[in-house]
Amino acid sequence: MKVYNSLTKKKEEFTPLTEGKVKMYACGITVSGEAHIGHGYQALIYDIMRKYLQKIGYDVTYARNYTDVDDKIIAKSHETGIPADVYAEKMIENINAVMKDLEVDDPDVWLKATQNIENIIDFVSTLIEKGHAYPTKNGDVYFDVESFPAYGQLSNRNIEDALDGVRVDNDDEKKNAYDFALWKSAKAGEICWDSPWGKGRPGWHIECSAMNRAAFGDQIDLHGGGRDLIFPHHENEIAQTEALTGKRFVKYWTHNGLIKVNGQKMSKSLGNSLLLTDLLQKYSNEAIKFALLQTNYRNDINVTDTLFPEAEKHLYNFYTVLAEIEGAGLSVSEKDEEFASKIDKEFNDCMNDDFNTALALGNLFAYFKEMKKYGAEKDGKALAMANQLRKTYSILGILKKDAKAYVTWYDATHAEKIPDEVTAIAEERWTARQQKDWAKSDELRAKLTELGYAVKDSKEGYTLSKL
RNA sequence: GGCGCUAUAGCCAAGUGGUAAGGCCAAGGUCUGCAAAACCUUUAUUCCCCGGUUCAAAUCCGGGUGGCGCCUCCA
Repeated sequence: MKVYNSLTKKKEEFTPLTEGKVKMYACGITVSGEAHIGHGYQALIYDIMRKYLQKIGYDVTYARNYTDVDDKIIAKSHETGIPADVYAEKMIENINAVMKDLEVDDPDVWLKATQNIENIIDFVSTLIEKGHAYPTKNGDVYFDVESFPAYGQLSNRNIEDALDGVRVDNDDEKKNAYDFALWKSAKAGEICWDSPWGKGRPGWHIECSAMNRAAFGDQIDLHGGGRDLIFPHHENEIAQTEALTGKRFVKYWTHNGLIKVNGQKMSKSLGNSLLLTDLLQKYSNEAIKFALLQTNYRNDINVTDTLFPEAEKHLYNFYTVLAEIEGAGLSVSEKDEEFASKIDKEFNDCMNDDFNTALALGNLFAYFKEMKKYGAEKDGKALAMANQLRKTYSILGILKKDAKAYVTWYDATHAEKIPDEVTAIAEERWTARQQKDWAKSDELRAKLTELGYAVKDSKEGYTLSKL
């Protein structure tokens, strides 16, 4: 099993710190708004990593956090008049529900910043004791970047570079511009907790360090998050934890690519997010997942108009085949099962190379072609393959639906509402066809085309669809 | 300006030394009165450009160019 490590910028053989056990953590969502497709993508990727590692025999503990207190949440609270903690809790429920609709599973451990205040305060206190952090008169606490010479190892920045782009905020008491807040003093009316430095709340970066430590101890195997978190978030996590423990914090750093819309990243500041709730109204959850997994998790995905509809169409074709084969009353022999097990082996070959879901999905087309052929021959291999495909690919969150139900759903949602006028012409044309009046038939078809409808004939009748 | 990622057919995309998966689109064929669907077949002598290493490079190295991301909040 090879995993690309963002820290070394190489694919490395995956060997966990403790044999057979994997501790993994993925940075979750700051709950200041609804979940967008990028959040869904990230949750999906790490859910798949977890499931695959389990599949190949690891005892995996997967933790994920919700950042439920930050500037944006406080701003929303002021905007809406809803207390910050209530607002955050509502958003969490909201997001959990959407993820459930997407059918991405929960981690083993959910962590929340507000439930780890004690851990965070302890962490910060120890950093101060060890000379890696300092409080200011205002009641803020900053990490002293200069005290941690390894700073910049993940993002390949050195302190001078870091300084280069840093925004200068003169009104605080930071020793250096690139020092970052571990604890922020509360302004009047803001949600806050008591601390040795006065009332305040944790900075963003420290929660992940503190919660990780609380959940797993000093070291973990795999840490994930969006690529946009490399700097400063993950860089700061490393600084905090390693300054405290003196040990290598994370063995494998992984970062998923970002979802772009019209070539641009979705971001809070641009307000161009594709919300999961909206997408799930238009597409099946499997179509969304299929579309996202067609690209390696490390690459960005540019969402185009055809991305999801194409994926939906693929699934429709797949489920149509599955429905036929599963309804054909075939029996599966041991030999058939043995034959179909190649699917699972080939899947593992793909996934063992840094979770190559794109390749695994690509294989699907050949399998379905083969299955169709066996299905036509009433060969038990067809059903064996169907069973194996469902089992194997459930890790990617696809092929989990009842085939007939999906096909029915697809047909229903893609059925056009045909105006009576159009139906009348089509009926007239059908009569002409019965009488083999091809000239009239073609004439009427031209008329239908003009009205924007395509007609397809079969022996039993015709179907109309919008052009 | 610094750092990182990336560049593969009309489009999406896999592929880290052995001679270009897969999908969409398109074309041809079978079928059909003709179409559509379905099925079969075809579609990159070539992987942004220029050098280099090698028996061999899309893949490694050096240098360019373009796109994107991060250096504010961000998955």
